[in-house]
Amino acid sequence: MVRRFRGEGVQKVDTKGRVSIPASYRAVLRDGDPNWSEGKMPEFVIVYGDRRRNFLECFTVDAANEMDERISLMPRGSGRRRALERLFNGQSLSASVDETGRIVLPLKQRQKIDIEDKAYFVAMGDTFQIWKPETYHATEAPIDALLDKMPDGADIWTLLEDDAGD
Amino acid sequence: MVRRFRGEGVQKVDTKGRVSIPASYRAVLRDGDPNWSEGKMPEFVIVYGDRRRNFLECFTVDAANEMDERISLMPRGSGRRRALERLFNGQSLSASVDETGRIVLPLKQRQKIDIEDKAYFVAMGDTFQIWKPETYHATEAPIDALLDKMPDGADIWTLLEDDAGD
DNA sequence: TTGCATTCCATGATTTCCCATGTAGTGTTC
DNA sequence: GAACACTACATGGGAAATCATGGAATGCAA
Repeated sequence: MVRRFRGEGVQKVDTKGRVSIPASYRAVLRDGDPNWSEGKMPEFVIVYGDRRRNFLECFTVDAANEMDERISLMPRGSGRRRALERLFNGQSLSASVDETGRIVLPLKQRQKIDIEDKAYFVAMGDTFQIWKPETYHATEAPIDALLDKMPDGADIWTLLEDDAGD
Repeated sequence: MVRRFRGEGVQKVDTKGRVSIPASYRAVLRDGDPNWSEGKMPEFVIVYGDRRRNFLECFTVDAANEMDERISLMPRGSGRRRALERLFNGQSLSASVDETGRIVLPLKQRQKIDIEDKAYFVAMGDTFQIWKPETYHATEAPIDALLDKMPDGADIWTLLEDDAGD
């Protein structure tokens, strides 16, 4: 079992686009990088995806390879495959963590998700996402609504049940 | 059958956020950590959840993996799944017990449940919870009320019966 | 040489690690 | 069964390492 990303929080982005990767993520990135070796710093893949997406999705090298694998199993030349190739291979870039634990987020990607000087990191299991803090918090509303709909005192894990409704 | 947590009690929290994990829980954590090996100390997952939760829920690694599994079986992109992913992956952190049997509760989590210098541990079967002692005791009132309602001398396990009311 | 990106130091704040101590128990010995 | 040695726990304190972040210096390209 591969280690999973956990936790969320803000990190500063300086004028050069440098951002610290949360320390706890770094260990996972290391484990998920087959090319990593003692003393080196891990790499990973940032997918910025289509224009509708307002966050960046980050994959460990292993997870990215797995995605490539799955895409390569799709019917060659199919529309879906082409779209995925374009999104996953084209609209992505690989990043490497430096000795101080930071990466540089190129201007283009920062503009895409409208980041100025702060980035919100959210773990999503085998990937993590980078958001503009405000954008992220806006997406919390539907979730809050869902939780508010729950009977008072109900355990949040009842959401796992099939009959819990959407 | 996996070993279960049992017992409850207070532990001190020092200024650095260090708390002793009740010794009886440690064996369960060890058994529930597939990565554990002789000489190492067990890890586990602390879920702090959304804003309305006022306690921390702790899962063994096995239990956490099982949760991840269940979440991953839910329809991708559904509201419920998104909510659970955020709660379980985002609002959580992994902790590892040190040689003296303690973990560090980061300031953020301590503040969340309003802990100062004491933490109340309560076993809940395959998970355990950490509360601010006062908060926990406040939740006991409804239980006391229920017991008070019972006929004098009635065995508490009659609560197991379906027709016991409430 | 002006602008941009990549490296290389600098520093305050945390967090981790290592060692120390007090106190229950447990069991042992005489 | 009273005094003693041992061990497991809970807890504290300080040193050392790590983290997040800023700024200067260096290299490169147009």
